[in-house]
Amino acid sequence: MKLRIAPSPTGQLHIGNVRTALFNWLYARSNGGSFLVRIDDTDTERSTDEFKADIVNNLKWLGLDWDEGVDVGGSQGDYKQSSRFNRYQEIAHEFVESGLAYEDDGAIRFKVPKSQQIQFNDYVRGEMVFETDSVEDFVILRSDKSPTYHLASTLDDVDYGITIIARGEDILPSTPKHILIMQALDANIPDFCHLPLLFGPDGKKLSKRHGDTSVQSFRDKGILKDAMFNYLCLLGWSPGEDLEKFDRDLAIERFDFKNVLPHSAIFDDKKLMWMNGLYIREKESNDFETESISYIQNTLSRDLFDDELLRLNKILPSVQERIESMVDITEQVMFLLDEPFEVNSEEWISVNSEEAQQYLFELRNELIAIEDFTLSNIEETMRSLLKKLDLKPKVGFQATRVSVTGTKISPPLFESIYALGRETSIARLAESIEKL
RNA sequence: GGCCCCGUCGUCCAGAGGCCUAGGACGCUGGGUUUUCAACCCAGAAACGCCGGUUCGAAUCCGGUCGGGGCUGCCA
Repeated sequence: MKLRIAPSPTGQLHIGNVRTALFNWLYARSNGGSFLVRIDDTDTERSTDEFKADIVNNLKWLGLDWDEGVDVGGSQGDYKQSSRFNRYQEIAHEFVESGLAYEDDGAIRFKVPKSQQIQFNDYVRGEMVFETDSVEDFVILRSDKSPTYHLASTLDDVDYGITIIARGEDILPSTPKHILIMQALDANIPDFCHLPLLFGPDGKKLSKRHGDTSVQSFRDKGILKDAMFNYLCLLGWSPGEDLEKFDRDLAIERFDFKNVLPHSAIFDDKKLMWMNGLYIREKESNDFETESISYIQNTLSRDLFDDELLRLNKILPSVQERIESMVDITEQVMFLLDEPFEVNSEEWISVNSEEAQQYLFELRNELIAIEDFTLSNIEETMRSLLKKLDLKPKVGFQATRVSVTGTKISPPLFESIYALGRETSIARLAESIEKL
């Protein structure tokens, strides 16, 4: 059993392609089959090495691996169609010689027989029947001698010994053409599986007009690979038992093309985000810290200093509980990085008051006086000061929050102060005192 | 237009003739917790497109209809 995917390097790997790749991979891994990745670059105008690299890179990022093909090698050369033009031309001319195809305006067209039926079994759609009368003669070799998709892809599948072709439903109407070519080649006809498409929120095939749907863009947005993997599985398939969160092994164990739903699914990035949050929260705190630092450095375009790392180390556990995406980290911890600090003046006005001023003033003195600047001492101090002045938590705490973190929205207050350290906290309080 | 595919809450998924006064999840609304934002907990609104048929019985089978989508290129 051998499956494949054949992306075209005419753009970045997008979410629809990678879902097809994922299902192929799952089926192969689940049935002991092998998985091949080839590059369909007959469109030499639009194909680039950068896109090819993006595809390979992002497939790997998701955790998909393949046994044969581009990047890993195998017995069939470099697995790029651009390297096989001779082979396609040879076959096209053989077809002409045997009367199966004919020249037309410099191109070569495959002659579709009349009044025949093409039948095949599709794993998700069942028995399919097409009338050849509804299929036009189609070009297999362009006038510039380059092959079209129909010839190149079909010949590759035959030459590489693919036994199951699972691809997007958009090529279901082309399948009769491919079977005709296979018959002309006297090849074994593989099994077919036409997977439903992924749609945008408007219910149309996912494409550029839905914004950037590349896998890379989701990585850039801070989506974790396990969350992406898990979410993608859920689009058109389910492991049963209303199970939504599961790992690779479970997916491999239960996956089958036969229970992939036949209808298209709309890609919902809200649910992806929610699931991403789940995966962030379940990360080992060390892994989370490492990954966070890399995202922060990326956003800041600089390395972090040692004392910044120390401060981060104290706040990250709280941050891990409240973000949905890794890129949200930077703004959460910005107040304790060595970056320009500024209090949001509008928010300051909304929390400032005479009572708040009094609280801030006394808090500053008490923080100076604390013997051990520990989390519990900070909390203890702040709470008892609240009692002493007979203030509501909201009055004292929110003013402190804005003063120290610059905004009303921040990680937990005591942790924030603890992470920021005594000196800076006191300095920031001083700044706010008597500030209109 | 022609050929083809598809049709359960707004969205994703469960449901393979009686377990369905249709279940789970995201999102949404309300509540709880709470020093903010989240997270977390509880509750709620929300769907079998429609019409026929088969059957004692249909979300599940059949036909039609309507609706959505794909293809219709010397793109893939």
